[in-house]
Amino acid sequence: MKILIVEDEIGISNFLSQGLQEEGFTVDVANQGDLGLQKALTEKYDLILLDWMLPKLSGLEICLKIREQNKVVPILFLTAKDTVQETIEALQSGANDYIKKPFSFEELLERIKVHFRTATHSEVLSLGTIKIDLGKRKVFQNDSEVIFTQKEFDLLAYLVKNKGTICSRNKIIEDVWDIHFEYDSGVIDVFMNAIRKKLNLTPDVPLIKTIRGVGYIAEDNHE
Amino acid sequence: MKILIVEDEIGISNFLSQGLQEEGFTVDVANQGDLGLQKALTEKYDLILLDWMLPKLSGLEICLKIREQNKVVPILFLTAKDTVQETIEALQSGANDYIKKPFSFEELLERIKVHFRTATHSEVLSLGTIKIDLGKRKVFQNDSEVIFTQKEFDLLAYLVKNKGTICSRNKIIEDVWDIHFEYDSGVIDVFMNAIRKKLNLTPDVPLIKTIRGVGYIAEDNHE
DNA sequence: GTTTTAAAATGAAAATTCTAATTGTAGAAG
DNA sequence: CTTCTACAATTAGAATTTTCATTTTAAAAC
Repeated sequence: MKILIVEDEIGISNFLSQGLQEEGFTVDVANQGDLGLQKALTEKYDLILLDWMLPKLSGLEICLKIREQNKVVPILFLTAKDTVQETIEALQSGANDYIKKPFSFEELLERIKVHFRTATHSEVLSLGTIKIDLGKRKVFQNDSEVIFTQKEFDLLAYLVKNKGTICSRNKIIEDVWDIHFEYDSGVIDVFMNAIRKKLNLTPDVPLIKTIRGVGYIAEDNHE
Repeated sequence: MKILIVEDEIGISNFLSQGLQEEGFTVDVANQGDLGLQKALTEKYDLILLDWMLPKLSGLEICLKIREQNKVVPILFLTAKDTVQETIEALQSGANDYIKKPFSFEELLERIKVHFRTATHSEVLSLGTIKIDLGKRKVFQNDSEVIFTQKEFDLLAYLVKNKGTICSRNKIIEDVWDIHFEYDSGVIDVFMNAIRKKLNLTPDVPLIKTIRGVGYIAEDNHE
């Protein structure tokens, strides 16, 4: 993961650079706006941290120029506090996010990680002949797509991510529905029914088994 | 945060104990089942890690006895690999989760943290005269409740959590809707409309302002 | 100041998700 | 082996969420 920092205050850029490197990122620093723009356009980065106040070429201008070139790299602005108008301009110019100075390193790191969680989603899981594309959120059976709704997809993906381990109703409600208190309704059953129907899973094709009194489990081959 | 480990193998319990302490938890260890049960019933823990195979009193029996006493403390089982039947019994006996041996410490820690994220949710936010109870997921205005649906609540809570900072449409779609690709539809507008209606927010009561071309912002007093 | 344009607010219909009632089934108890 | 009981499957209907078309509003261009 490669990050570009465009920041003229050496103290700050050193601090950020060091901290991010310790977290395992590859870091590149530009202490001047024009230099930063050049790097942004020629090299490939996974994220750009852009200071708002830069001597030669302002962060806003850099951001606009990058977007003109149709670059989609995520840009995160570092802006001075209380400049509401500026942050508006920043976001309008195509920035993905902004963080107010002064910020803690922890805060920044959290924001950065969120942006990466996003990108890392493209994985394809499988269950028997079924393929589940987490990035595109699509399900395929024998290479033809089966249309799933949001929640149906979430539930199926969850079971297959935990292939081979039993998923209790409690865990499912917590992890898929994000409900963190005692809760009991037929939702899970209803969606399970829908999923099995769409995938033609009869008891003879037990890719998703019911564990009576507990929950469900997804398994490739019956044991 | 206080964790009880019930595990007869000293090597494992030491390893876990030390690791968890380094993570900032208070840890108590019982090397025998009966001792573990006694501690579980007399002391107050935030989580119990229970080994399945214990010499005197098995983990299953301990779990059942704890639940008999109506204790609701989360119980996480450590079970040997491939004992499907056992994990079923465990979950049926009232365990909240289980993890297969051998497991990495990271894995265990992740699971533990999930259980705690749950409990730490009870916070009350405010925006002007509006109160938002994150734990109960309820909204109050002048001490009388205003009924919100799931998504309405999520969106309002998100804006208020970020009170004072602009939330771009992109960020909202990512963080509230969990959609991590380019997406554009009127959903946000529709929900914003619903929220403002329910809270009688007219342009004269600008607790939630529209930032044209960018998104929205929640603010206590207009500046 | 008027016109033009683009974005936001609104309303209504379509789709999804959830609730709740009914039917079916596996395991326990007799 | 039969009956009973509790849980799961299924279904239909209600509520929520989303899409889409229309109206309104704000900012930009003239």
